Amino acid sequence: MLQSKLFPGSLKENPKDEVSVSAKYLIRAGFIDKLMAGVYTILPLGWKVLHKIEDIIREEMDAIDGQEVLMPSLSPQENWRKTADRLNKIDVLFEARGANKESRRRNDATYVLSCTHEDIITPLAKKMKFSYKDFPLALYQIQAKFRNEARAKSGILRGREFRMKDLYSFHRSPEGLKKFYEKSKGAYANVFERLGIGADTHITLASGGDFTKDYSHEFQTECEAGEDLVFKVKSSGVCYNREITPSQASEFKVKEGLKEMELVKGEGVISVQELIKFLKIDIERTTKTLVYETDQGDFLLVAIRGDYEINEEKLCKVAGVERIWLAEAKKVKKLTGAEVGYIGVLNVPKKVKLFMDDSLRGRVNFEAGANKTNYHAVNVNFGRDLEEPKEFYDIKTAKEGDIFPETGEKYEVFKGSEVGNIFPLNTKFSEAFDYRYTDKDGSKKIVYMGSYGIGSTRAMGVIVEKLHDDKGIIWPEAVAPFKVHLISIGENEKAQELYEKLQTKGVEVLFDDRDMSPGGKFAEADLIGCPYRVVISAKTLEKGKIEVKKRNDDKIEFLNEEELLSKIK
RNA sequence: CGGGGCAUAGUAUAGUGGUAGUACAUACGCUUUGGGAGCGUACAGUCUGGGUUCGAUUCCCGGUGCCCCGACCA
Repeated sequence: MLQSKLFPGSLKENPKDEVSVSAKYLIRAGFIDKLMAGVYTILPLGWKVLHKIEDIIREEMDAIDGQEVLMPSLSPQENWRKTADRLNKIDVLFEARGANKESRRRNDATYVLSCTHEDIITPLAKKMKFSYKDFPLALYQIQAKFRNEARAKSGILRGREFRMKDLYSFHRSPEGLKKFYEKSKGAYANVFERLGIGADTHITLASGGDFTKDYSHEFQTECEAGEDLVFKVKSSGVCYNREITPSQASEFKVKEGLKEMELVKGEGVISVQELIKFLKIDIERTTKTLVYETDQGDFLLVAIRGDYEINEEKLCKVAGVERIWLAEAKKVKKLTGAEVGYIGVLNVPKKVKLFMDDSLRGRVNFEAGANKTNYHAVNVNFGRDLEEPKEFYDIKTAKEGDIFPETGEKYEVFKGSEVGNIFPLNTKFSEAFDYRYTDKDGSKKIVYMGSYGIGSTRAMGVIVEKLHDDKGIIWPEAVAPFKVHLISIGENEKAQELYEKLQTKGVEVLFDDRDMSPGGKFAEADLIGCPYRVVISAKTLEKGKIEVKKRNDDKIEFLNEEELLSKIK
């Protein structure tokens, strides 16, 4: 490729609105262009890289017997109603319909812009594969996905439209699913290894979300621009996504005798932050108490140390319910006799179920709401002022400094960007679409499914986040837009000749044939980040050699043409 | 969803109730060629709807969009 012909060709100003390194470099170097928040055009350089990333993904999916298909982005609402009304439950779902009167006059249907394809592929498979001989079956596609993210940010790390590989597997039994699921982990590890981010990508246990009660597995690449917090158990290497990290609170121990409990009037003092200023105590002494209502019609009184937040998903599990929500102020008052803000673990009404987080364990002289409006109790102690519960629960959102309960070691915490995610769907979607196969003995049996995603555009961003220096991107060879960036300084035929020779050999070359100062060419080559920089100038011609430098190495070599051609294949 | 900021040329920005300036980019010419070259010439701009006003890019109100922080995020 002649750089003089490359679109867009010249550099953009540094986009100062962008915060993430990947967005800055990719935009400035002309790999992507922003249309609007979370929506990007992939330009020729970027498309070359994305192709390579996706081809690597294809090879690895093919290796586990995936067959590539391409499903539509537009889909009928009907499919999304069948699966437990995902049409109304998925809060990032987009719809598409005629944009104007005339268009709607012709066809007034409303479609879904797919954010994932379980709801499309399950009926597709059901239509065609229903004998036990047909399984296992794995289908995948690489395609644009649409998600109405509350906040798109960090360039292509989190977009509203993005490309993703999604594979769906179908099995006769849980064992079959399990076997394939484990195989997919290996395929994913290969993908990230080949993309050059393998060492920093950790398989991480995460919530199955709506999909499944089991854990799902995320592939989290350690990276500052990442949006997830990952907790790693050092001794075993096991990683947890923050949302499900089992956590034991960091200890808060003070050596002091039990003090007299007293009620302190603090009108309008409600939040923990106000409370610690008002009472002049450590935040760890405070107690946050909330009342939840459950789908079973129960009320839960939930207490946690002031420096923690409640994790509602954990709470659901502990309480054995599907759904909870904060009870309305009116109901709270009726139940506890106190306004929201003054409820607490003292004088708990009989009707509520009490759940105390383990962060409350072992504290002395702590603060707690008194279930009396405008009053807070201080120097509260278990055993004297209230009964110590038989059991403390883990219902908090983990935070830095927390301890892995099983071994007592402190977690290593890092930010991660989720480049892949795999889900054991089990029978969620096959039940919804009544997808059964006929077994050997003629009986009908339910199909087991898994789904497996890799965000290819996000992966491209993450590669840049990991592999760059202050001058620009350092692409791994496997995904670099070109292997060689050939630069001619001054006009010379030799460069043109070498360009043609390399091309004939099948080496991908970006040839900077522009009339520009050497400094400018070098700076741009560093920014674009091809693995090899080859320079031909009056200086090298004099020596009868060709200058070669690797992007990730400061060493400059002078080779003759033969040496060069055998070095770069 | 809450809080904050912004919208002027292709890009980045300055400024003004009456005539909008600079840099980069682009085009042309001359010079220049090992770490973002120089000189000259040319081209090119006030997000949108309404209001106030003789007159609005500027002031006021709405809309749209963008950025940041937080919440959320299968």
